[in-house]
Amino acid sequence: MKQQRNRPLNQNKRKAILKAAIEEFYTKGYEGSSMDNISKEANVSKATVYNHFKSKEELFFAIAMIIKERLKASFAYVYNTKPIETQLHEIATQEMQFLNNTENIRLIQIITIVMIQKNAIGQKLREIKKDDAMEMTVKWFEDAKRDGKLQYEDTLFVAKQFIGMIKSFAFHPQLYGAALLNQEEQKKVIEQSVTMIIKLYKK
Amino acid sequence: MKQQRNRPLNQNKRKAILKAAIEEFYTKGYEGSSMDNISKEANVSKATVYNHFKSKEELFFAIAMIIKERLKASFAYVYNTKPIETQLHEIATQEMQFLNNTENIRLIQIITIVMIQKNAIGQKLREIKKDDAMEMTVKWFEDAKRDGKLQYEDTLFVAKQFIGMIKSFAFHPQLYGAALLNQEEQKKVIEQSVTMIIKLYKK
Amino acid sequence: MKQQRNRPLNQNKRKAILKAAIEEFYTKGYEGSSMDNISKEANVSKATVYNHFKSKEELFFAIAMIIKERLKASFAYVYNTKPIETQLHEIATQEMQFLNNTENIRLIQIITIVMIQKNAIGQKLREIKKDDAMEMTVKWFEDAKRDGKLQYEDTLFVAKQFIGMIKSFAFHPQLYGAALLNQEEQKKVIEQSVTMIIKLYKK
Amino acid sequence: MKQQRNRPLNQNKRKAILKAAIEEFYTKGYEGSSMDNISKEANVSKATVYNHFKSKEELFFAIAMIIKERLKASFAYVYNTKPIETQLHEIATQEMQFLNNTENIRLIQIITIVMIQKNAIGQKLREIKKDDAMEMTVKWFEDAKRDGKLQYEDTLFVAKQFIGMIKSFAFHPQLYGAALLNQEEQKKVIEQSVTMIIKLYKK
DNA sequence: AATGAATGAGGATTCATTCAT
DNA sequence: CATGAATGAATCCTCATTCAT
Repeated sequence: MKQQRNRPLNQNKRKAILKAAIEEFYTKGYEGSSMDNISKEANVSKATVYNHFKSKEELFFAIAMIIKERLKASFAYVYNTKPIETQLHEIATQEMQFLNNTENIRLIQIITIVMIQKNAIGQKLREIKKDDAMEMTVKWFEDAKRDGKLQYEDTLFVAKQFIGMIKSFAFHPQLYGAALLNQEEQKKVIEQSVTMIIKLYKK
Repeated sequence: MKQQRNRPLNQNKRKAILKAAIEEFYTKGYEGSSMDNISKEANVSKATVYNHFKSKEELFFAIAMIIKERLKASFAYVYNTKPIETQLHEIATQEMQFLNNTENIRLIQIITIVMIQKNAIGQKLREIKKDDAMEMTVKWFEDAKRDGKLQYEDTLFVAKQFIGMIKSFAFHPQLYGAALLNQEEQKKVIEQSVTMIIKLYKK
Repeated sequence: MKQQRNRPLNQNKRKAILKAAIEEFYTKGYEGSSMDNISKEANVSKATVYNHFKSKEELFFAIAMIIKERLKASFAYVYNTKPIETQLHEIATQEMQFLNNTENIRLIQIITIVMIQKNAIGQKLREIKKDDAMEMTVKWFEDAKRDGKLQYEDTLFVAKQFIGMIKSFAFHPQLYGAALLNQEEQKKVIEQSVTMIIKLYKK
Repeated sequence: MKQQRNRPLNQNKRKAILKAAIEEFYTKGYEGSSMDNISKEANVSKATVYNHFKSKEELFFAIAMIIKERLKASFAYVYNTKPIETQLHEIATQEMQFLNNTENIRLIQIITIVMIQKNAIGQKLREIKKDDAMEMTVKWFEDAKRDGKLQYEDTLFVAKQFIGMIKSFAFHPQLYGAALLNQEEQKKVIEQSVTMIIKLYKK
């Protein structure tokens, strides 16, 4: 009588579990979270949680995968024929949009805590997340150099410098709990990042 | 055979406990660590740990205080009469020296994990560590501006840009497990950081 | 071999836990008892005990409630038309029956130990057990007075005197470990208690 | 330098320890009390406590002995030539004075908690306190009977009835936390107790 | 006689996971 | 597919007692 006995519950429950797990992991971290709380919060029996995710670790990795995909998408930008300033601006804006989203930050905080850890699960997570993220951006800077629009020896360094500046303002402080940037602040960071690259490396 | 039975052990034991705790927190994070393991690792009885630190939290904060002091010192630099490039170089070098130390990084990883967390202890830690760190650097940039050597509207922004660049290469990747920079890499990051400020803001 | 693995065990386990807890609390008092021993004695895992009673305190209060109900019942007697001696005799007998029961005495010993204590749990228990017990008896003496059969100013005093005499012989010594009264002794106490009231207060 | 190195501290410390122990046992019971707290409360080192009392149990028994002596004294009354009512009144008054003392009640509460317990220490305590207390009173009632002033078969029963009535009002409720009786209440209980004996058993 | 650091054993409680229904 | 009772292991912490000074 407790609960309907049909099939289609499945996906709702799964979502409820993920939602509850994100909330729990966010507030308490991986180790501090309990499957008991998660199942209670999701209004689902503990066994149901285990039916969907065969362990706490797997539940955690399911969440890690979500953010991995979003992260990757946030860096996708293909070199094109627009003016170099415009392109840099678009790259920065795209990245900024990703970072200026509470849930994204929250998910990253969750996995960061575990990634920093030096135990088995942290190791596993670090391997999975091996920065394919930056790859796209590096590729863009290579293309820009090859195209004769920007000039530098160490492409990777410059790519990191560009992304690093954005993150310095829009990600790292937020990781430690700072507020998201407002429109104006975002705009300034984007513009200054572009300016920096242009002034330092434009041919 | 366990241990001598005389009185003056006190400080040795305390050190052993701190050492073991750092190791344990480093590998497993705060929540994942156990006082049991720490005491075993320190070759000390559990109760002795509690004699020195009256709770797990207090033991953790003892470690946090150590790094807080080191951090603060790393940013201490007073504006002076040397050429502006030289001063920037010295600031960057000082910061780099702090970051290029395994134990420092390790301690920062330990507290970062907790700081990101949204629970009571994370909150407490965030309050304690309120960035007095950057203050010194901001002060320097203010002085440089007042001295007419550098030019910008938003001093805080520029200070963050400078420190942010160093951290982008020498701290944030390391937080996630990247290797420390070698001599050459350090040198490059320092120089490029200085160059960036000079090219963008020198009068 | 531990125990069947089916579902409907629930009530059996609960009973086993309560039984074991009564035994443990009886021999060692609340503070001296351990959930470990209780679970072992009940042939149940420690966590199972916690599934049924969410803390040691709650387990204790579950037992306290049992005796509270029995106590209340033991004092229930409504004034009626029988001769006053008969009614007093019946009240005394009912009370005596309650007190002449090993398990009742044992349960009362358990809660007495805690009730005497001046800590939080003792306080809580004292509040819960606020003597509604005597109320019924006081009511009876009021009715007897109103009916013109007995005569006194201070009804509460007389009620306490009556019950007090029974307890003096059949409860307080037993609290400190004395043997239960035998049939003859019980009879004597009942009769003398009735006689006392009759001789002192009958109109 | 901590503390003087002379002898005469001894007795002060012993008293301080006993005082602290009474307070601790009173609020938390025997099991709930800790030698640590006692030594802290007494402003004395733990080892000093052990120098005076070789175990927690012995410290407890030292307190039990104090009350045992007081109890015994409270029942000391020798049959004499005063009118029987006067003597009963004096016995009751003497007992009442003993019971109407906060510290006495407190000490009795402390040992009662342990006496009720069915473990080794409770057993030991019960043996020690074997009611020599009542003996004096029984003796008095025997003398009164032999003297032809009072009449009954079962002397012990009557003695218990008399003392029981006093305790019903002035001791048992207080054991469970009720307030001490005020002057008027005490007087009433004494008088009614005497009256009861006189009306029931005076020749 | 007095100290307090040190200890081993044990305290209440929570956890991830399993299993019979 | 869903349940929640049951578990053994582990967690943080406290205790009575000892011992070298």
